Amino acid sequence: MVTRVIESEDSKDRIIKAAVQLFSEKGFDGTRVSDIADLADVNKALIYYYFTGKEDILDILLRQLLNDITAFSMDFIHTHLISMIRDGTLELKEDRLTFIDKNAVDSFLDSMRGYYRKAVSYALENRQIIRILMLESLKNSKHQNDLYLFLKLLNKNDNNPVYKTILNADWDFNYSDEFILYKFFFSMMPIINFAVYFDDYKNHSDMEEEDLINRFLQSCQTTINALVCGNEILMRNDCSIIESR
Amino acid sequence: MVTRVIESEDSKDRIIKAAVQLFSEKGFDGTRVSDIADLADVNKALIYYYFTGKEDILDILLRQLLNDITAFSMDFIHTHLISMIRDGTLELKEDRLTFIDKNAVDSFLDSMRGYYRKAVSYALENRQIIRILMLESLKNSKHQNDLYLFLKLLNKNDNNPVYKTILNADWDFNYSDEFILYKFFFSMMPIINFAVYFDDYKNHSDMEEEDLINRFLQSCQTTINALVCGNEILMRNDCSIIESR
Amino acid sequence: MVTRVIESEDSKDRIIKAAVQLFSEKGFDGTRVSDIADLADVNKALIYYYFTGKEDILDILLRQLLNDITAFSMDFIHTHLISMIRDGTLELKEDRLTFIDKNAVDSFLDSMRGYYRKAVSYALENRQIIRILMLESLKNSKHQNDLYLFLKLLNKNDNNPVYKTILNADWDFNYSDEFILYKFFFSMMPIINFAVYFDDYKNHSDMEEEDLINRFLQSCQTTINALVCGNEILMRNDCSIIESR
Amino acid sequence: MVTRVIESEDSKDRIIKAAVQLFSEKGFDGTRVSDIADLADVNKALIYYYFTGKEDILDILLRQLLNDITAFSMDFIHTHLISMIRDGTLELKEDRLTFIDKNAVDSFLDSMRGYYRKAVSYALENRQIIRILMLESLKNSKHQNDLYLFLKLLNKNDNNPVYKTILNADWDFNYSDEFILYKFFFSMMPIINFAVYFDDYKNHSDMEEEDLINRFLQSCQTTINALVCGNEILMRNDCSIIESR
DNA sequence: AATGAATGAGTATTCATTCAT
DNA sequence: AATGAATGAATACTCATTCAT
Repeated sequence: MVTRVIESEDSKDRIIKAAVQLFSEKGFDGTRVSDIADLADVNKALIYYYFTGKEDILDILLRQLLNDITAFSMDFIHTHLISMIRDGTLELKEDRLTFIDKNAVDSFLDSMRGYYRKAVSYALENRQIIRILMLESLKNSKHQNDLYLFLKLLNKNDNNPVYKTILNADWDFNYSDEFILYKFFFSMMPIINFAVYFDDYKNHSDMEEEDLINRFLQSCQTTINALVCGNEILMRNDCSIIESR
Repeated sequence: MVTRVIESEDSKDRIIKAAVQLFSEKGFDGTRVSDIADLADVNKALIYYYFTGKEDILDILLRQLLNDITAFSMDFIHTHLISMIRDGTLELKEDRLTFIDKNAVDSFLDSMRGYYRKAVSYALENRQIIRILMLESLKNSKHQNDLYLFLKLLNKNDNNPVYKTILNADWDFNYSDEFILYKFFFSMMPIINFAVYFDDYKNHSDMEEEDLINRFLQSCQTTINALVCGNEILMRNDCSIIESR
Repeated sequence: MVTRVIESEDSKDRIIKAAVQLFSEKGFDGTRVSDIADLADVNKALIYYYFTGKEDILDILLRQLLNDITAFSMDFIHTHLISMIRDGTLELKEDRLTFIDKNAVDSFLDSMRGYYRKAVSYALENRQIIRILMLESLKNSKHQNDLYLFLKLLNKNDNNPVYKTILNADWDFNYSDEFILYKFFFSMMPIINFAVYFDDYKNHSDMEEEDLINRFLQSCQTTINALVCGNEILMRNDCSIIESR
Repeated sequence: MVTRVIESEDSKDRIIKAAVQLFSEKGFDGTRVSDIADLADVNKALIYYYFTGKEDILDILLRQLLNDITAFSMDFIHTHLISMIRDGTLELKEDRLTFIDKNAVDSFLDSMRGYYRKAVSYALENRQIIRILMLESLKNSKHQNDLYLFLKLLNKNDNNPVYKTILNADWDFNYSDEFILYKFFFSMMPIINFAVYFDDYKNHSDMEEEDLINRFLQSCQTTINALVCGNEILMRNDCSIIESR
């Protein structure tokens, strides 16, 4: 049923898989085309038959990743936010999400947990490509800004599919700078860091894979909870409010 | 004799500065020795007079950074934790820090704020080398594990100066796995991410440098506060407890 | 069966035409087989179905050109020289052509004019292949000596069809070294140069195509006239004689 | 006295000499950089130390040749034409050079002979580079138009040093299209052809080097003489005039 | 301390040619 | 007759490193 087609993979796929593995292990600059050919078990020249060059492979890999992530985000928006807004159980205010009651908050937090679990799971499955993305985003390369796709998904810009989706749901909510920054450095980047350092971290701690993931998800939850206040979720992390708890 | 210090840096310093800049911009593999020579305005062969090779420069840079960070951590332990323990205002329990009263908590949180400010400031000043550290830690290189220095500083190991310091203060506290993981992904890595992506993030947002730093520090605070419960700080992020608030 | 000739050239012809164009534009070494395939709009492998390799195409092209030129020369010999000899209006002496009278000279010069016109016209039509011939003749290649076909046509050698033709007409005339050299560098090569540089020269001057050709033919005439002396044509360019005019 | 410095040539010179030889033998495209390195007996990488690439060597070679030729032409203009104009023995008319008497013509023709001898001698000495120039001028390369330097030297253009020299001598003579064409295809190109095909032609004929050169010069003379008419040299080859002789 | 020259081992890419279908 | 895939041998060019001075 789920018969895996390991043997019958064609050369092009083997090249891509080899490139992903090597770029993620040695970096783009540290990977030689002949390494890719060797690992993919193809003739070096064949790589140039399918791709215009080493960089072309990188571009294709990252483009695919960014497309996947965009689709993933879109799906979350649709499945969770938009539907609750339509239900009337969630209302968007200037600087917070206000839920109709405690039940709605719990339901939302539950769905967030599910979303985080899926996101972490996706990130782990694609940790090699994400590692490549991170490596490239740290250099002055053409892919330097690819990591900021996540920020761009929050932009009010017609080229942004997420924004257009939200527009159609009549959402005129404004992300505050603080919220975006918090989201970026304490929600999105931790997941990315978790994915790219997963294997290393596992080796350094003595935790089981399962445990490690669960504890990480628990920590994620902590950072969300930090913003919950009654049946509202603050879209800005204001110390005074939180400290007053 | 001691003259000729101010007028202009000597060649060796210029080489190091050039290497830091280029490694952080293009990565170690992406940087050519001749690039360094050009930027430092020295003859390429002179680099081999001062260093045994390209990798030697990298090693020296990272060793220095790691030493600085270790010293920085030691200082924090001494200045804050150890002294409060000696005062008797702080007691270490199995899974939490218990303070003598609310005042002591506030005082500790205050000193934490100061520490974070200093840490962020240090990270920003050294963001180029930290970027290099991060780049190398993402590859299968000899420096792959340098990032885990932070974890090693929590190890019960005689080679660990922090641990020895704590031992001398008779501290038999046990960091829980959860606490370490939370610290790593939601406290240390955000600071590192903030430093390495600082310039890019500033460009992508429209925030002023000052604002950006303050907002980031505020967010850091939020993640600490998430662990405060009465006059205790939980060394494990337990949802049940926190949600019960 | 014989149908499908007009509708569109078949692949083989397209390959040859593409090769002629590309070899003449970029040289043999500068042309890639895939360039030919692309221009001919055929699959690269098909070229190896029709030809044994890249060089095979070149050989075929040049062989065809050399055959054409040989035939062209033969035709001239027959139509002009041999017939006049048989008429008795032309006699071949040791170092000159002696005509029976001024009329015969004029008639010969006229036919020469026609011959030049035809030669120039042929050269222009085939300027791409001639350019290839010239390019190859300038290199140490197997075709290096193909250009000297023209000289070989003057050799006393049984493999030389022109010589055999002349033999049959009982012509024991001896071309002088001077005459051959003059012919080669001031009659044949100018035509070849004119053909291969035609397009470029046209661009550099502002002359119309028609004008350019006529002026060139006029110049050819001048070099022939330089050898006419009374009703004789000297087969050696002797300054003393000519200056005495 | 004329001690040759074969041994002590430095690497850069050896590279250039090797490149000249190989480009002229195999063409630019047909020459491998490693061939040059082998012939020059230097390490391949050293070629890239002195030159930016294979093409750079070609550019430098051709630039040098074109500069030499320009200087050569300038010298001729100065030494022969300008001086005769100044002493009143030569007058430039619309379409002809008019000399003061037969003596002046002979003197000019003499100096022309000397000039031709020098030109042929220069061309032979530099026949390798000229061959390269010719090869490149036959391709659609950046040097395609370098051969037309000769035409450009006749242009009325301030960038043209020859023209400026002539201007200073108050010469407002107009070259006719016919004259330029005749000069190009029957004076300049024959010399170039003679140079590039010299070795091959010598092999194909059985002439001695000395003889070959003298006969060629004699032929050159013939083409000049074809334009002499009394004590005038026609700057256009008009059949009617010449035939009437 | 400094440098111009030199080099061995790579490194991405190309290209004529072949193969299986 | 035609083609997509595949390959070995090159080929221009690079780069860390060394050497002689």
